[in-house]
Amino acid sequence: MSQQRHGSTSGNGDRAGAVPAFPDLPEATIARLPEYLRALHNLGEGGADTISSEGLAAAAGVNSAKLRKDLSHLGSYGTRGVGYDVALLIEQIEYVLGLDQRRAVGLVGVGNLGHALAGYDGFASRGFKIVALFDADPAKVGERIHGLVVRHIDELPAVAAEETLAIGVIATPAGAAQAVADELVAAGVTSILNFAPCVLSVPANVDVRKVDLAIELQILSFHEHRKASLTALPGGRSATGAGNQEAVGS
Amino acid sequence: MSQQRHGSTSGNGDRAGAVPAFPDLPEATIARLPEYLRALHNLGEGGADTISSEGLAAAAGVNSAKLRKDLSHLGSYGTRGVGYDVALLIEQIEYVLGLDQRRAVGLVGVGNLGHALAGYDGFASRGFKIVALFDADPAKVGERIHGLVVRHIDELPAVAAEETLAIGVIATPAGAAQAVADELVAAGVTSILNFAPCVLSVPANVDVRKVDLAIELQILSFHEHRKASLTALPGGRSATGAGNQEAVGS
DNA sequence: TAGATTGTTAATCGATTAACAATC
DNA sequence: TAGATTGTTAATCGATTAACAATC
Repeated sequence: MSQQRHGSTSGNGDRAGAVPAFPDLPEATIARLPEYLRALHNLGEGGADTISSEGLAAAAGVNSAKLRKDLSHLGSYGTRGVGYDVALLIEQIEYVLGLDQRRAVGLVGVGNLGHALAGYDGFASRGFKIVALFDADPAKVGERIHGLVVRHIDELPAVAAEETLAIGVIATPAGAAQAVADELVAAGVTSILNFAPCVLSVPANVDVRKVDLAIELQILSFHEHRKASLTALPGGRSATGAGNQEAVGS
Repeated sequence: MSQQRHGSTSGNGDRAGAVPAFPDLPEATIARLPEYLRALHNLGEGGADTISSEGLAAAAGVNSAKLRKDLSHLGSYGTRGVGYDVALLIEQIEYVLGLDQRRAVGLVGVGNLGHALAGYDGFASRGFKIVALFDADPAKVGERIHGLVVRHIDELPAVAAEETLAIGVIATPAGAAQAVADELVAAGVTSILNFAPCVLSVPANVDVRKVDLAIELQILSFHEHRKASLTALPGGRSATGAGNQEAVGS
C-alpha cells in the first residue's frame, strides 16, 4: 500500500508545488458536487463573482454547514468574510470530477428510452459526448439517430479500440443487460450507467450506477401511502410530515 | 402529536387483530424494498416458493444481514430454518409500498425525454398508469403519444379534478420546472418525480425525488478520474479499489 | 477595527455489518 | 434431534449538523 497519507491535517497539498494528491472524498460528497457545479454555473451566468456558503447552499438545496463541509474536502478555496470565488470553485469542482476532459460515452440499446438518451441535451452540455450507439436488433442497425449511425453490438470491441469509451450506458431490456455489461467490460469500459431494471455483476474495478425509473415511482408511492394512512388515522395528524426533497444517488 | 408510539419492542401489531399501524421505515430501507420486490417477482416466475435471506440478497445485490434487517422492519414474515415465503413477502412489500392500488401519474413535458417516459413499459408493469400528458407548447397539444392525447398545461386543474393524480412527473426544461411544480401542488399533487436539472421548492407535505441523468455521468466521471490518477501515480496501485454498484436513490 | 463568513470541531444521528440466540 | 436460517443485538462506520474559533 503505497501513498499512505500521514497525519497531515490539511486536506491535501502534501507534495509541495506539485499537483495535489487526488482527494479521497466521501461518497455522499461526490454525489452532491455536480449539484453545486450546476448551481455555480447558474450563479455565474447571473453575474455573481462571489458567493457565500449560505447563498450557494440555498441554490443547491442543501444547508450551508453541509456545503462547507463538502467543499472543505476539496481543500480551501473560500475567503473568510467574503465567500467563494465562483469561477475558481467551478474550476476546482470540474477538475475533481474529471470534467476538464471530454468523456466519450457509448450507448447500448436504442429502444424507447435509449433513443431519448441519445438525444438528451444535458449530456453534451455537461462535458459528455455520446460517440457510439449500439443495438442487437438488425432492424435498428444502420438507422441514424441524432447524427449517429446505430451499429451492431458485435462491433463494440472494434469501436472501443479506435475511440476510448469512458462510460457505457445500458438502455436495453433487463434480459440483455448482463451480457451487454460483460461485453462492455471486455472492451475495457470501467464505468457503467445502467437503466435496465436488474442487478449487474461486474469486476471490482468497474463502477456501476443504476437508474431505475419505476423504483423512483415506487418510493414516492410509499410516501403517498404513508401520508394517506396518517390522515386516515383517528385523530390523524395533519400533513406536517417531513416532505423532503431527495436527490437521487446520494 | 397524537399517535405517540410507546416502548413496544415488537415493530408493529399494537392494535391486536386490527390492520397493523403503518410501519416507520428507515429511508434507506424504503429505497431498497422495490429492488427486493423485483427480485422476488423474478424468483417467483422461476418457480421458487421459498427463498432464504442469502438467496434473496444475492438476487437483489445486497448482503444478507442488510436484507434481514430491512425485512425485520416490516414485521416477521420469514420462517427460521426455512426462509421467506415468496408470495407472502411480495404481498407484504406491495402493501407497504402502496402498490395494491394502481396509482395515476400525470406527465408534464413531452419533449425528447418525456416522450420516452410516456411509453416506458416499466411503469405500467409495476403498478403505475400514466393517465395524462401535458405540455405548454401549443404545437404539441393534441398530439397523440402512446395512446394519450397531449393536453395544455392549463388544463391540469381540470384533469386533476376528475382523475386523482397520485404522482406528477416533470420532464420539462429546467426553466419551466418550478412553475410546473407550483401548478402540480396547486392541483393537489403531493408526490413529484423531477427530471429537470434544478432544485424545486415545494411545501413540506410534498415529496420530491429527483433524477438527473447528467449528474449520474458526472459521478462516474469522478471515479474514472480517480482510477486514472491512481494508476498514473509512481508505483500506483493496480485497480483494486472498491468498484461498487450503487443503486441510485439510496 | 467591526462585521462577515469560512473551515473545523465535536456531538449526534442513521445505516451497515457481524455475530448469535431463538426457533423452525 | 441436528441442521438451517431468521430476527435481533451491539459494535462500527459514515454522514449530518450546530457551534465557533480563525481570519479575511
